[in-house]
Amino acid sequence: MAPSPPSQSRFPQADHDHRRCVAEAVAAAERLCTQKGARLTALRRRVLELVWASHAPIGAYDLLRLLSQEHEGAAPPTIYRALDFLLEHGLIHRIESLNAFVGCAEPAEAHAGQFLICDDCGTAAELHDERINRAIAKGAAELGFEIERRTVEVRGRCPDCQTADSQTPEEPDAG
Amino acid sequence: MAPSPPSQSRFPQADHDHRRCVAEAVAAAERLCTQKGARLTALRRRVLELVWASHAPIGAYDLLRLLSQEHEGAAPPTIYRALDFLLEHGLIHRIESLNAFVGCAEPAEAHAGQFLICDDCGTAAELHDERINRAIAKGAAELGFEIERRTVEVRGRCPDCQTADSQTPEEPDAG
DNA sequence: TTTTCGATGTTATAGTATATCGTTTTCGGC
DNA sequence: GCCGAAAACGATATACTATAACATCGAAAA
Repeated sequence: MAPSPPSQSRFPQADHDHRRCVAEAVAAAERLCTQKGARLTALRRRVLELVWASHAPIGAYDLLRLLSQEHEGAAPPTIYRALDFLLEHGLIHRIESLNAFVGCAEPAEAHAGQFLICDDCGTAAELHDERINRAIAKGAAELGFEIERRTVEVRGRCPDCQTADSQTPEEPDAG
Repeated sequence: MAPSPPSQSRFPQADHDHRRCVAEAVAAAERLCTQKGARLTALRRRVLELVWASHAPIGAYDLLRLLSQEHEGAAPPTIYRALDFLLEHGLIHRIESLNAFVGCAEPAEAHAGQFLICDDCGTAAELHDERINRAIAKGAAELGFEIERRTVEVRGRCPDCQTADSQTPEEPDAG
């Protein structure tokens, strides 16, 4: 069992073009929804953009504040309904341990994501590591448990923040 | 790496003596706290009993309702402070995906529990499966991520409820 | 066109968690 | 035993997260 390469699941590079990565995610979502006959309305698309625009998982009420700036009358149900739609179609994930939401890195693929969440900068890297899934499947099978959904959320420090800390004592920044 | 036996981590048997299992858990907590110099006050002990008294993970406000029946003036902070103490000393776990708490089956042992949670009856089985931990450790190491805490919560159906369903269409019952 | 149904608007409320400050209790040192 | 510091607890208020319920609007099917 040689260690497989990290593949596309990783922490975002500090210098990457985030506007472009948002645009690509939204475009991918459009394609998926068209293909499935799901209605990615203007409101839902905008919420998806806002989720992606935040590098770190973002809370429903933070999204609401952002949406309210441009969408008069936005209320909690406005956001939650959009989030429900996006979750249902695998376009975002919910991070249980943060009560927050993050764009799904591979919406076309298997959707039970695993997350590495940095407690310093707040960013979350999504994995789809089959070794973890297999280990969980074995543990469950030994107890006769039938799996429906998995939640794997690992907290700690991303490579960048480990480096940063060894240079300067910094404070958290969820930019 | 032979599959390790399920050991003591499993779903509670329907016929087990639950009063006794609560008593044992509390006694173990007493011993641990004495040993560590932690103050398991009457209030904290009572909250621990209430957590254990529920087979399924139980929410803070449900605990508050129970505690209020015998403890005038109990308020949210009363419960949350007790829960914080119990969490801090590894006597209970928080189930992130349920916003609920459950007694730790092995408070003296390693602390990152893994849970199999039945969506039908609500019970949670705690695992300490090293294969899962190793798989997560590998996935994290490959991205240079430094692990601090793990959350592994698997939802599905326990053996009893699989059996029950094949006999009669039942409805959820969280006891 | 009409019907229907999904999406959204709007108001209210439920559920979860913490801030703050004052009082009481506990514990170590004298 | 008394005192001072620290921990625990009481009490009130408030923040944060999520859903219920019902009205209205608009797009797609009949």
